[in-house]
Amino acid sequence: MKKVLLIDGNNILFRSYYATAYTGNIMKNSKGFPTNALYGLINMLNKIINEENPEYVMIAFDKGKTFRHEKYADYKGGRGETPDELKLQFPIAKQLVEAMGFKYFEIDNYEADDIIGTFAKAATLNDEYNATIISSDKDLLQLINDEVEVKLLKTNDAIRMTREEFIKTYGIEPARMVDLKALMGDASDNIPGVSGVGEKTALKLLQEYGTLGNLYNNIESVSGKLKDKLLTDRDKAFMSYDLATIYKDVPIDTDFSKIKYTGIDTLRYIDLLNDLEFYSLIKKLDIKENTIRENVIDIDYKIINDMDEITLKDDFSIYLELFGYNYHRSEPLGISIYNGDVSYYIPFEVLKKNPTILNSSHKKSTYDLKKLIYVLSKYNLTVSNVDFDMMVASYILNQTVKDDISYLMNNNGYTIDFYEKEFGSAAKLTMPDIEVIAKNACLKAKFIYDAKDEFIKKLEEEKDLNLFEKLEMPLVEVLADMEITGIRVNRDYLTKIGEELKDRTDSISKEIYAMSGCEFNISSPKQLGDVLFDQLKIPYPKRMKKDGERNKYLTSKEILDKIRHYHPIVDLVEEYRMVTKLYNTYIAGLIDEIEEDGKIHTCFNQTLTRTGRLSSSNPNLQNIPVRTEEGKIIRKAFVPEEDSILLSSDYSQIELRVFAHMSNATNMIEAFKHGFDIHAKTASDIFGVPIDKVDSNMRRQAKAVNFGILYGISSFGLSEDLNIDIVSAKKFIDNYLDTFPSIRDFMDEIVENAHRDGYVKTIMNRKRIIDELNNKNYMIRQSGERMAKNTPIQGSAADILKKAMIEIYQEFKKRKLKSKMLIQVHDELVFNVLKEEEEEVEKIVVDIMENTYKLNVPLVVDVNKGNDWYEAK
DNA sequence: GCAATCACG
DNA sequence: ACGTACGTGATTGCT
Repeated sequence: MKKVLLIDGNNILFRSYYATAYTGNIMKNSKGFPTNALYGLINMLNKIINEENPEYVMIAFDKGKTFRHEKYADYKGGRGETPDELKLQFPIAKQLVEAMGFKYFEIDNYEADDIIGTFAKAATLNDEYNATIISSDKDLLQLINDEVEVKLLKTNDAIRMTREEFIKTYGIEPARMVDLKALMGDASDNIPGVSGVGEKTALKLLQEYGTLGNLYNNIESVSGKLKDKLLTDRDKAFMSYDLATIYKDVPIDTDFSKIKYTGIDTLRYIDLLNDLEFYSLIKKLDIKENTIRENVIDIDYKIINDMDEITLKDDFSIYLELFGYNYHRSEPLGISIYNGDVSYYIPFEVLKKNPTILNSSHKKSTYDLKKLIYVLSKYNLTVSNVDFDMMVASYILNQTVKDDISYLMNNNGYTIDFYEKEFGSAAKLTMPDIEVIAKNACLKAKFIYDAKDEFIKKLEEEKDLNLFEKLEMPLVEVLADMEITGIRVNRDYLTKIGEELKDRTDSISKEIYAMSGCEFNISSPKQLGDVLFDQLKIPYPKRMKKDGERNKYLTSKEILDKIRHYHPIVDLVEEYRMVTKLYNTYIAGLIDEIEEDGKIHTCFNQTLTRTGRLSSSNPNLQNIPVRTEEGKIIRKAFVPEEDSILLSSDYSQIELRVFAHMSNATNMIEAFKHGFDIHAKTASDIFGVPIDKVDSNMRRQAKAVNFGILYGISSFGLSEDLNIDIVSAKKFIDNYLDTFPSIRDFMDEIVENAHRDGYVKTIMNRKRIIDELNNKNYMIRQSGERMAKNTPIQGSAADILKKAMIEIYQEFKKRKLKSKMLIQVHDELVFNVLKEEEEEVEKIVVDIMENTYKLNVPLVVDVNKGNDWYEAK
């Protein structure tokens, strides 16, 4: 017996679309083409193939208005128009299923159901074949018989409906499904049925009379009102019967040999996936070796064994290939270069013997210059005259930048394996053949070289060339230097603190187990929630999460704080959380990252955040504890070099100052100019009291509003923060905005411009495109407006600190100072300062930070110094 | 691989 | 009626 799959293509596309579309945030590729339904379709088809392993597959789609509409104008009348974002995906879906090796059918004036019905009938009549229908549409159940089953798709799984199963569930033959609908109707297709008859009554009638026809033939034996109802709607019932009947004689060739599943057409499939930008799916494919494509960008390259083989006359691009994902720890394999004419792959061993090319006078371009500088530095090598980093350029042009250049290439006309495909996942790296490495590396160099001009042109068009050349490019070298320098860490101190924390963890755990009467994993929010709220019966202070969610209870600090007075266990849990957090993240985590030189070398990510800030990882040195004393002691582990101290310089209120400047808020500007306590001054203004009558509570509230303003305040957010009701919070905000009308105007204008332009920008013309502003979902649009309000502030502050960093770095260099910039934490810089340079460095740092960018308020910098980061804070 | 939690500005 | 302040990264538990 051969199995035929009959797949309801329409149904799967609709389901996939609505499965994610309700958020209003529909998945699209970078060209704005919606792709969510297609992604669901592919996953569903792959799943079906895995589960069913079919030999014959047919996929059916609707086409045109059906004959049912002619009979009954209101057929499917209750349904809204298919959204454009779904309609667009249908043609691609058909290309996709073909590329995946399936035959599909669409016949004018017939629905997918009818095509499936026709094939199901053919399978019924043919002894050699059995059919399995795949859909979530229960209408198709009427096609079930001994040769035809339906795999009924549910949200997470599927039910296999055979004839036996159907009868067990409904108590009637599958074919009587039609009679059932004739009586009860179907709201979703706007089939009327008999009014007043629902599923229960209809099933009872059919169990008694068998069919619709037989029921009406014996209508006299039905009693009472039901009989009247049936008689009144007799015509409707029979029309409904017609509408609900799936047509089984669509003029179509049902020769099963013609729907044999042929397997995937790899090249065509990959092309489609590339257009859709479904890279994760491409990565999963097993690409056969002999899939040769036409029109691929190819390259002639040469693997170099001796640097004397190279003579370069022109500017060139350079790409460094590593073996591994973390450039701080991975081995270099070699570099590729391309100059518009020839391309070379130079194994790193060869380069090391004669690296002069790296410091030639030629202008060079690359992708991820910081990586290049860092890796070379490990071999005491340098590179100079690099004026173009494509990774930085694409970041400024609002691309989502990946470490792997292949993503960018595949979006720009190239076809190249992703790093993960070429070298394997981080878990199991494999070394490809040198020819493969060389060729791909040379293609990467070619791409950088060839696309450079276009990137520069785009930067010019966006008026971002200055941001690129004067800010982000010079910053690369600064950050590279900070990463290379690293910060000294006292490992013994961390180990000592770690042991204390471990002991505390053990004793806290014991106490918690004793109190709760059972041993459980305190780190599991699920288990903790059960213990606190079910076992110990502590009342849950918030609305419960909906059923079906993974966790019934939230156990965040916010919740725990509200219930601490119910049971002493709560304080212990909070202490447990704090202690394990400190140990896991800041003791064990940091010790793991100490390199052989006794230092931590974090990675500063320059092309990641949407606002222009940096981020730090492996480890993150931008979130070392400071707010609590118990956490802050971690900072004692960060220490200076010999004969040095640590110096920390941080901007006072930089974001509020930037905000005062941009919004031209007079009161705020004056307050900053006079050096007032800004939150106290704000309190004085909004409460209408003299500044010396502002108490700590008024100041606290004013501070919360000031911060709220930076984030795109909402009354709910403020009420949560201040623990007041939403109405008071709203009054608060209104009063604030009435007191400072220019702030309201400024906020309104930002949002208005953002809606008009689709982006917002910082003082240095860094742009952030905010797609959320066009979203159909109100919440997402609101969130877009908050981004619009916050990004110019956060981003401008980031611009200013970046500019200061560059100038400080260059000034140190100019004066041949040995002191070094080590860390940046958004508004703070940390330096290792030689004792004999202390005075000079402090002056340079403060002077540059305060004066690098002229706002209409002063920028103020505070300096702290000490023998570790704890003292210098 | 994602959700929950918590560390920072 | 909805569900809610901006930007990050690391760890753990669980599917």
